Amino acid sequence: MTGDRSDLPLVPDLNLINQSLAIVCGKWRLYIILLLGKQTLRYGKISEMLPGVSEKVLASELKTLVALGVMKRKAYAEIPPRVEYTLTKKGLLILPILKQIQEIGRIFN
Amino acid sequence: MTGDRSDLPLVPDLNLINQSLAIVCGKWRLYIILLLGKQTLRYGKISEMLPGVSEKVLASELKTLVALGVMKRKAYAEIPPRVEYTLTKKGLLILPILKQIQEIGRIFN
DNA sequence: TTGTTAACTACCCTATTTGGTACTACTTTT
DNA sequence: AAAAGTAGTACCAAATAGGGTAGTTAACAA
Repeated sequence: MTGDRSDLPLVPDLNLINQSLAIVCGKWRLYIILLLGKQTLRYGKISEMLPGVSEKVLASELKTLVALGVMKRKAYAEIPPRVEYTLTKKGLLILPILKQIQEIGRIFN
Repeated sequence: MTGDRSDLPLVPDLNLINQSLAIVCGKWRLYIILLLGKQTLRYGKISEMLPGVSEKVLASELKTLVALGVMKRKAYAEIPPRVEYTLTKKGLLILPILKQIQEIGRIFN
């Protein structure tokens, strides 16, 4: 869902909506965000809770979500490695909004 | 964003959220819905207002949105053809929810 | 007869997203 | 000396999304 569309007739606030969707759209985004909404989790645990994601995809999604500021990564200097992922304050604010997004689904049921 | 994930640990209401996103995610979906939110439009007019979409993609997006029940298609038996697209009642209900979705974008600004 | 017009479809191609899996690094355990 | 344990990365492949454009149709105008 990429590409430059900045020259389109301006529909007010379209950019904000697109930013929102850029955060939650993606096959696994929602799952990851919702899982972390309940607790801090280690990489391996997330992987376990989402049978079906490949390691490669999970790692890259986590990296993206951290870059977006949705979650933070805390690595402990241990062997074997231990890394914990937690929603940021901003990330936590997404949760109630997801409730609103549900409404669209409800309409079309 | 497809693929079977029905065997995942149940996060309540995940399915509804996914249904919602299935409606609004996509490079042009939002534009089309917002444009039709203001007025009924003919195919050619939508195409004109969205420089950048290919006919192929626009046609297929419209078809999908009609199938989803977001908008309806009215074809007149004329030559050359005339076809009008209008949001359904359900489709109209999406608009206020988009306002909520904006909030996520606002958080990450 | 030829050209126009509008809303597509058919066909093919590129780009982006997602998936699979072997490999790495470094300690502790066997 | 070999194996286990964790969080990845590298590299390649498959699937899905999106793009480009010629062709189709039927009536009417020139």
